[in-house]
Amino acid sequence: MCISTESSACSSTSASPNLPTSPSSQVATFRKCTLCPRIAYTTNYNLLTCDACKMFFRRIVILNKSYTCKYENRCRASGKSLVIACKACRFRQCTDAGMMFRPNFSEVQTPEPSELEAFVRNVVWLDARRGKNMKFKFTDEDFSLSDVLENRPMKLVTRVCATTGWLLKEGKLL
Amino acid sequence: MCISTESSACSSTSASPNLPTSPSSQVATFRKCTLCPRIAYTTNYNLLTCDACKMFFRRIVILNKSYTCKYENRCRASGKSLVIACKACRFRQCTDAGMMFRPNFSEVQTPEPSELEAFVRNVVWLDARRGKNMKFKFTDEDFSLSDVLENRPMKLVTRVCATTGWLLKEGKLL
DNA sequence: CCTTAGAACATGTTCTGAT
DNA sequence: TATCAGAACATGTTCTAAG
Ligand SMILES: [Zn+2]
Ligand SMILES: [Zn+2]
Ligand SMILES: [Zn+2]
Ligand SMILES: [Zn+2]
Repeated sequence: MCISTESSACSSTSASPNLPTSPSSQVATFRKCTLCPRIAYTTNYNLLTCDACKMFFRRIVILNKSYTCKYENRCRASGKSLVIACKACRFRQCTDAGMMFRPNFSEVQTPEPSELEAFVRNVVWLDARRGKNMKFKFTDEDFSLSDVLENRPMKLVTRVCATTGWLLKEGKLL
Repeated sequence: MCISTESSACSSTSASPNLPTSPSSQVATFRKCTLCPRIAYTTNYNLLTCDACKMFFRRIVILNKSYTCKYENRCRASGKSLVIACKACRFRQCTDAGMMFRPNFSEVQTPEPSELEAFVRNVVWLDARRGKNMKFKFTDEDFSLSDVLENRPMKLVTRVCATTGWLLKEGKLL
């Protein structure tokens, strides 16, 4: 087998599912993800992991989500699944293994669900008002959404890509 | 085994990866997807398929995409992958098996890449103009984006959900 | 009730840019 | 050049609602 938890060099061409293949041609070197059977190309958030595990961990942190295990907090990858189905246990596996990620804007505390809803409503309302006012009256009032969008929490969908200036979809909601 | 291409009743609880499990408790009935090893619960686009194959097919049609096989148009599902990695061959497998889907708005011909770009630029420009004008002058001019968004091709990202009125993400780009 | 198209949500893979 | 966070893209799963 070509998998190694250590730094021993292994080879692979480019099997789409990032699973190890038989060493046919010497191309890229890799090791095994600390958390699942997939290939790990680099260290992610302080732990050698595959990209799937990286993104799973990242999204939960960014979106500031939390899950509760329905069982005994001992869920395992079952059947043909490569990872733990229970999000709570899968995430705990990440942190237990040493993954860590503290976004800059982490001081932004968790908005309550009601706050999030309020935020969305605010945007919708502001946009609606802008639409009305710009048709019927002249005003200097600032109708831009910057006030609301300013220091918005990462969990919201409406983030603007720093490079492209386009809206991102990671934050859901769209 | 509990898989059957016919209508014989099988059972499953709720294994996350839609793969058949051993018949433990009699709950739901299912058959095998015509195109892959997954479970098929219903007919989709005229063929008994799983939801993954359904969405794969749907998206290509909706987005009006086309792919070309880099090999001999004989690609197969390899290794641990459940489906054909080559999109061209996987899609052809769908149509060959009888899947069919002709959206209402199909008369909307394929916009050239340049047209697509132009569309995006139009929206951006219109939005920018609206932002400026509503600050400095009074006008009856319609600054809504409806003109542009009107009969827009499905392949564009900016579709509005008929029910929620929110932007959808299926169309990519956003 | 069924069936199933489509939306919504979740996850996985690849690309890009900064360092 | 190598690393890796983050964006962008692609795919898979679940939910909703119309008929
Ligand atoms: Zn992993
Ligand atoms: Zn658990
Ligand atoms: Zn299938
Ligand atoms: Zn092919």
